[in-house]
Amino acid sequence: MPSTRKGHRTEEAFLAAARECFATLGYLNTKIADISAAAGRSTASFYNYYDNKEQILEALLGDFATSVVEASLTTGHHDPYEGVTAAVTAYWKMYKEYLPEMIGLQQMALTDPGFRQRLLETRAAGIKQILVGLHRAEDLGYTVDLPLDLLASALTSTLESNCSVWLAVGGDIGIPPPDDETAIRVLSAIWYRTVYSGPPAPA
Amino acid sequence: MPSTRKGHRTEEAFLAAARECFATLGYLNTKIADISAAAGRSTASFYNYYDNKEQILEALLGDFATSVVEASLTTGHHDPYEGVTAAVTAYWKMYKEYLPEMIGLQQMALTDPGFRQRLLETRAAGIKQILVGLHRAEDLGYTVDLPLDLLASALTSTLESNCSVWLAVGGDIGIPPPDDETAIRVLSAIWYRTVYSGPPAPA
Amino acid sequence: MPSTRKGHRTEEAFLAAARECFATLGYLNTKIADISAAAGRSTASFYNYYDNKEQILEALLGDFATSVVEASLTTGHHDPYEGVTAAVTAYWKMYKEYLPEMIGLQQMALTDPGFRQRLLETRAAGIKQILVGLHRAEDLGYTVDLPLDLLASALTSTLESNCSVWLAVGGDIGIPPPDDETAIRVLSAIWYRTVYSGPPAPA
Amino acid sequence: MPSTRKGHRTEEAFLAAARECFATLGYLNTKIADISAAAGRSTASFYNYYDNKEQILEALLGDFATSVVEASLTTGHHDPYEGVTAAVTAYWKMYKEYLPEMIGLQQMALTDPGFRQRLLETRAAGIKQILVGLHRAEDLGYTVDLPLDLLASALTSTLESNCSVWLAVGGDIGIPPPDDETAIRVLSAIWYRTVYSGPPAPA
DNA sequence: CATGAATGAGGATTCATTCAT
DNA sequence: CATGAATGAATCCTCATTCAT
Repeated sequence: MPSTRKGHRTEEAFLAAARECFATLGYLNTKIADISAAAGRSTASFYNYYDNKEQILEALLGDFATSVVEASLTTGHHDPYEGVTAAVTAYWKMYKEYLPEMIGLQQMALTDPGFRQRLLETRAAGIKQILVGLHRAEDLGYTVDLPLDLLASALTSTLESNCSVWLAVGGDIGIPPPDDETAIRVLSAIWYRTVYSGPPAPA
Repeated sequence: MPSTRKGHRTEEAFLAAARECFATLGYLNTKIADISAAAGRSTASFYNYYDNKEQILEALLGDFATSVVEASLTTGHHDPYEGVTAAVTAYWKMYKEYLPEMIGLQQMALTDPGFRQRLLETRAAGIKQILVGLHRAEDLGYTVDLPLDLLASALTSTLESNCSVWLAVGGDIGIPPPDDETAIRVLSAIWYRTVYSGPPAPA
Repeated sequence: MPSTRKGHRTEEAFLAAARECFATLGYLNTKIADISAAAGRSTASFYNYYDNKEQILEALLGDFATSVVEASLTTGHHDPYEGVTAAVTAYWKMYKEYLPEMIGLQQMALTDPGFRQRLLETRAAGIKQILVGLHRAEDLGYTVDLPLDLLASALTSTLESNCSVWLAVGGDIGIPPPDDETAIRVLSAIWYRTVYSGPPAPA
Repeated sequence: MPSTRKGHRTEEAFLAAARECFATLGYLNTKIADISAAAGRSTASFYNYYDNKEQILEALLGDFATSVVEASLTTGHHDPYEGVTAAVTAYWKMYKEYLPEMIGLQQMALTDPGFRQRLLETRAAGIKQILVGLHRAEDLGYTVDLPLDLLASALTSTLESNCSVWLAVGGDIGIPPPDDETAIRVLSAIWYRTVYSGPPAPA
């Protein structure tokens, strides 16, 4: 929409401000006035760029959510453990980078059916991708011995919730927040062991 | 607080109405007016019993959260798999029973620091309990080969998030919602396999 | 909606205040705050009774407009001149009594399609009623020699516009505002002479 | 004001756009943004030519209103009926041509005292002119038998309101909108019969 | 001249909470 | 105890108008 450099800078300022506010205050707590203040503009200016708070969240989300989640969980590794680790690493980094968007999406989903749908689609993309991996594991001879779709759903939730808890700012979470490597190691282990140590080992 | 029988009945009505609203509308979406309407009383009456929406959530939570979570994850089984399954079963049932409280707690935590604290404490209770189990596993000779506290945190999140996704009402979650038994089986498997199939099998 | 005496008094106060504001400030110029102030209540209180400004106008209009206009133009006189005078008198009095409603309706019609429709219906009621009189005149042998429906429309507008100009408060209208009797005499003459002195006098 | 050719063209564009908007949206509903968009310019450009919406209405009205109305109602016919018809015809055509200005003037008068004054002056010009005709009629021996100033006022309102209702765009007005000739015939008849068929016919 | 961008000022509405009966 | 009514305190959003380029 903005055609001049000035307008572009303002738009960027609003986007950055929104990310900052969503991350620190949470999406639901954030008021238009907060974003505008953080962007150093008037609230009226906000409305030159977005119709309302949802819209700026949409703009932040773009079509990223689904595609990015999907991409992050797609790997071409042959070795199962490496494949899992690569996927978890990608997901973790993605989540870290898009933290404000994820927070916004999750919180907005609580209130707005449209965003709930969107969150579910994002999750569905993750589930689908993980499911591919599960099928491949079975094709390789591993016996998962669990309903694959449910397991995929569970692993998606596991990733999402742990990223959320460990990466979200603020508040003592009972343990010291892990560094990236350790977090990835733990999540990878959960995924890997669950899938690849089913009862009968592969021939 | 209420001394008369009538007062007692009204209080019950408010509590039941609040649970219902939290479960169907979500905590954040629920207005005092919604609760009062569901209770068949006036909003003014609400204030004879509670100071605000947080208070009725507190009343619902009581001191349950921490203790109940703790209790649900405490088992005396000798067999590892049975122990895990028993814990998951208890947690799942607890979550199902206290769904409105859990929803309220989670949503309120997004907005209010006090409740965030509370949620963290609840989680901490879960983590602590799971940690006990992890130590016992190591004592039995199983090699978990992961930072136990982080793993406990991760397993707690896994339980919580999956219960939330699979039990929360409304919305296509991409897969058919599982029955209790299957859900418990999947979650137990994740837990069990992660902990009890670490690299070197126990002697 | 209000069940107590107090509530009833407040509602009356709002209605009276709205009429006053519409008549003095005009409907479009009137803010919710004006009405509330005139009623001696808070603006928030306004919303306990009406959803918005349109609604209180609706409440004032009730279903009066159409029916009242219709009634006012319905007479049972045999003598043509007396019939016309009676109708004009009734219309004039009606207009005088419901001045704020008429002002509101006319002004709102400029802005809102729904109210435009409503105004047109009100006019249509007037037209229909006058048309009855015109047909009766022709039945009696008077030769109107004009398209009756158009004439009815024209007479309706004539009544409406003159009532509006002569009764609406404020502003020098170029001539001293007429007293009721004279106004009625002039309007009756226009109507009567137009209809009953068509070219060929009745046999 | 504009000195360059470009500026001149822009001004014309704004005037044309304003007329169009006033006629279709009504004056009150029209935003500066609407006019600018219709003119294919920016809203900022609007302010190079006019201070506000009132000013462009003033520019459109010029000093036309009063003089044009006056002119339209001035005729030199000897025959009474022809004189009346000529006046009505001129008024009708004038109204049709200046419809947007008339709409603007009427609507603005609802909100702004200055324009109310202006509208009254325009009307006064009409009244004055009609009054001349009424006096001439009496001089010719016709007995009007009504207060002439009031009658002049009433006839002015009649012309104005019927032009407004029949010419204004949009909306079912209950009858099919008349063609020019018929409309003029009806309005002429009202005027003529009211004035020239007073009780005692002229000697 | 033209215009993208910025904003002050204002008005509508909502809702938790208080009060009088 | 119960409740109809009342309201302060936000917050969203609009739009005319100004300014910098």
